[in-house]
Amino acid sequence: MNVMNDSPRRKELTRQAAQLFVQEGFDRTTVRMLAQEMGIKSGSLFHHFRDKQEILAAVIEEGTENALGIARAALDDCDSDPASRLHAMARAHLETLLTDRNAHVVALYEWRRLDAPARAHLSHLRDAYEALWEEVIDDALAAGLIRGDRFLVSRFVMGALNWTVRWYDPDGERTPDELAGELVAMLTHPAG
Amino acid sequence: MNVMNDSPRRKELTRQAAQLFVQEGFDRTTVRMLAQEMGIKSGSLFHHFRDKQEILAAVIEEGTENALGIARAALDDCDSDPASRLHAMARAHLETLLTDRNAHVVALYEWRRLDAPARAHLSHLRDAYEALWEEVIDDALAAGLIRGDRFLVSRFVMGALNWTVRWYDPDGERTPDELAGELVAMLTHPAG
DNA sequence: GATTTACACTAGCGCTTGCTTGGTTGACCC
DNA sequence: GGGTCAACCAAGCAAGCGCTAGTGTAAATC
Repeated sequence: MNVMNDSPRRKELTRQAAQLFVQEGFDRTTVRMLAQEMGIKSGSLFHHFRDKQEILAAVIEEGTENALGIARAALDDCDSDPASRLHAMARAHLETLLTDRNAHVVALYEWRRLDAPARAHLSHLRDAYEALWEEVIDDALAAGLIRGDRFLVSRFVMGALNWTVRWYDPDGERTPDELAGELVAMLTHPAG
Repeated sequence: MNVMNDSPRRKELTRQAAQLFVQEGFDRTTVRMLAQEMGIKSGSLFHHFRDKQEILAAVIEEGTENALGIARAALDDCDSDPASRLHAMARAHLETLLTDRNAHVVALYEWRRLDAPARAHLSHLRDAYEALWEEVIDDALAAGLIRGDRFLVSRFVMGALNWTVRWYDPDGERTPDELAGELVAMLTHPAG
């Protein structure tokens, strides 16, 4: 029972678990389904993870870390004006759906299935991601690029973006960059 | 086995089921939990519903019908200019969280758990609700009140609003009317 | 007064669930 | 060449699952 290692094998199993969690939902995914997807027997699964909950925690941890990493890189790479930063964050969010869709979707929609200890541990990661957003939105508000209440605007924007997992097809015609542009255009006002 | 009646008793049971589905999720809610919440034994439950699936369908049907009714009434009661209609729709959406939160939340987040026949039957209701939104957004676009792609704007707005179930407290300080105002202010542009 | 209906009960069947146990395999190591 | 170790397997346990069968009963209907 390798409780808390991050062997490459475990990473790969986590990736496959994410896929099933998205397809079926966490509760409907049985350990036997997971094992079959991984090409092992159900008992062997518990050599890598303490229990089913820990698999979910591993998936969500990876999804959130990935999103955080992409967002930070995007902010580092873009111009420092509020409009560019807003665009960069939106694009980064959509790009996570491209590079690691499954884990990100699980992080969004199966959060409630985490038990209390796992939730406590992972909420720091999540807070860090949301903090990035609030900072960018604060700057945009201060620059008069968008208008409204700080709290509400960030909630509305996060909602619009998180909802994209229900309809956005990353292999479709619109690139994350284009889509981010549309969102920013909708939000911002021409005469700052 | 009253397969398709809508007795007051069944209505009340449906309401209680919605509460549990929100708290625990559909898959984690057992028929025994449902029965206990309803004050009966688990076997008696199947006098009112054919199976567990039918309980979910009943909850979602009621939630969507409620949202549709409130939205239609709001459109009938408001001024006919695009801004008023947009505001009315947003307010109506938030008011459903006030009058029938549980059923509405279940309709949003447990849709995938419906089996194929139930989904086919209920998707008409859902389409009717979304059609109202698209009509209102079309008018707002035509009037130059908001800008952007028709498809994308409606998805973004629906996302922002549907996300409210995760943070909005209808008993809190902000009324649905105020919140709808903030959303419209964020979206619309002063000089049409 | 007899029959039907609506609603509830008890008891449990057949199956699946997450997880455990005890043991095997093959690669690597001093 | 004995020891270690991660990785896996076969078998199955205890609990819980959705659901059914058969029965009781009070009120409504004939």
